[in-house]
Amino acid sequence: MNDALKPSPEPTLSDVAELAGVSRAIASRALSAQPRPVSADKRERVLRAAEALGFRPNLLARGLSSKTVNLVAILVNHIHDLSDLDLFDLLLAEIQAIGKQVIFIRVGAGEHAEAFLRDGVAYHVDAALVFSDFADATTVRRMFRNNAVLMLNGHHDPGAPSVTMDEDHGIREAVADAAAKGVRSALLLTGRTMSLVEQARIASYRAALERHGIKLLGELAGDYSYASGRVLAQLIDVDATDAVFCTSDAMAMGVLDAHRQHFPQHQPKRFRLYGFDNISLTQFDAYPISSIGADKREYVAQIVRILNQPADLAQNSDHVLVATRFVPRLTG
Amino acid sequence: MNDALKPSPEPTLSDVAELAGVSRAIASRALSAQPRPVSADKRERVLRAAEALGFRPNLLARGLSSKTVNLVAILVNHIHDLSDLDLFDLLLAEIQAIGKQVIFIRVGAGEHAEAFLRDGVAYHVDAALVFSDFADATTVRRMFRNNAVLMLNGHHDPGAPSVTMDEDHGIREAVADAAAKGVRSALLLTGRTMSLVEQARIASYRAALERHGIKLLGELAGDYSYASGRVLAQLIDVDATDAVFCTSDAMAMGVLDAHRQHFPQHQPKRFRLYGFDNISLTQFDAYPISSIGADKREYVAQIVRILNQPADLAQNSDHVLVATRFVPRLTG
DNA sequence: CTGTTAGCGCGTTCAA
DNA sequence: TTGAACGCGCTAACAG
Repeated sequence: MNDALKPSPEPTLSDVAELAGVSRAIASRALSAQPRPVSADKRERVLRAAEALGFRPNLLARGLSSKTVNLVAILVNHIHDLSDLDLFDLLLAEIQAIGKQVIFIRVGAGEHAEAFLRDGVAYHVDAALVFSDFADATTVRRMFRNNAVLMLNGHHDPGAPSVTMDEDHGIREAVADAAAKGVRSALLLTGRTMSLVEQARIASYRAALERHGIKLLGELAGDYSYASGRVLAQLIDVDATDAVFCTSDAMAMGVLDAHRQHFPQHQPKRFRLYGFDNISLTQFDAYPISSIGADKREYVAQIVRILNQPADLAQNSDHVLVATRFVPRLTG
Repeated sequence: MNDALKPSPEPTLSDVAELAGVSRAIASRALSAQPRPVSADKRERVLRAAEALGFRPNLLARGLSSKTVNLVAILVNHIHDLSDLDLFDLLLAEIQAIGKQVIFIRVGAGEHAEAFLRDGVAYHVDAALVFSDFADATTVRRMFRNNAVLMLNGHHDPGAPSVTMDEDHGIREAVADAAAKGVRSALLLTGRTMSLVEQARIASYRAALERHGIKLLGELAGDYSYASGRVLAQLIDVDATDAVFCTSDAMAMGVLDAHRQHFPQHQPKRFRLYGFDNISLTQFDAYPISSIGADKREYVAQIVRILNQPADLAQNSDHVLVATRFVPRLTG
């Protein structure tokens, strides 16, 4: 193709300025969101020229000088948990609502995050939302710019703000409810026990059960998945167990399917079953599982609030807690 | 804070070059992924200096001159469909595997995508994967750089390549299976009928049913959701209907829950039920729904293959089809 | 193989 | 209010 025939596909600020008959600086100011000194006349000409050319500012270039790109990274282990569906759609919408865009980074289960970020744009985003628990806050902050990390994985760190679900609150409610209904013995099905979040969850269950004099028959380690709940369900002694607490709804779904015969619709159930996360699936008829969860809207609102603060995130080392509640359904 | 005390937080290529005692160009080449002429000696010094400084290239700056940012945008309406969970985790992993990162853009249901992209980085990504069906290919290509659009929403356009599920194939298999089992009459539960994909799906069902002499009792318009399946299920005349085809698994789940009594475990069912998408949930005991779906790995592989071609996407106006298959389960 | 130079597109001084 | 000039961090083109 002849170079002379190839139109510059992306009009730049210079093109706009030229068409408007002003200097680039004037064009820049006229197009700026902030109020800048430009005569009304020229501003009008610039805006029309930009419109005519279909000009769209290159925000990568803008970021180079302004040091802010309106880009946020979200670090996750993966996105195949059912609970992710409820969260990320909302989170995405809200972040976009404040004029930022989202780079999604999937770190993977065992691998090191650094490998994925190697030569990655993500190093220079405005902020990183860390859901992945692959590393402690110090490591994460070294990977990103120091002041740009928001920890959402249950890790605390004096250097970075965090928003954490106060899971203990909901767990206490659930266990109290069970105790009130006569539960005297319980089994706990757990997820990946390396996770700090999971460890805290387990500790909460232990404490709450002890507080109510409920005997903890054992702790079975799963991986949050339906399949693991299904497998571990075989180990439940239905006659001796008053309640089964699972640290994910998916595991509870597996348990429920393995013991359908013990959950008749209109009779007392053989044992009580509790999930965790309150995913929207538990509203389906087939899985009416009592659960524990936070108000996702409030959780996301807290994240966005911190994100929206113009000051460096580091200035704000809030450790925000979002309350969780017990949500009773048929199985509980 | 005293500016003099504030250490430059991000070491630049200049810092690396200075420490290594070479020019910036040398440092740039030594750090480049592609093989560039640099003496082994200096390359070593540069790498060590970069390591010592914790240097990470600013890819926004790199993109400014190299015209490629290794950034891909994914445009979706939203991500709360169950089928999204299976797809996007895999897609994300594979795109990252070829060294690109992903900007996720949620367009929303009715709103205009342009509003979300206004002043967004996404205009300047290397490629846009369009799952959202908010607009035709021409509009999308005008929004992004002309040659950088991959249509995945069922829209075809001579100017942009596409990867589309050959849904007709799986639908023919499913209907043939139903016919072989004696189905003579059927009902169709549809999703958002404005969608091109959905229109094609409906046309396939009509054709296949007619081909086998199965009477189409009616088409009921839902919105892909469990709730809509639940509601529409009330309209099913169980005595007159041999089979219910749904254009999403979630709707089929709703139908199943509404008619549990007609699906006994070990007896002939009152009517046959078919979903669509073959989401992983249909592997759960409670929703053993026969479905239609493509091999997600192949689908994603095709997308990544096109993405990975160094030439402009426009050079490639392939319209790739990925086959779907009928997946029989209990209800079908 | 090396270093210098000139941009990439934009914001922001600083004089005028 | 304006515009020339500089810098953001990096790569590419061009001499050496």
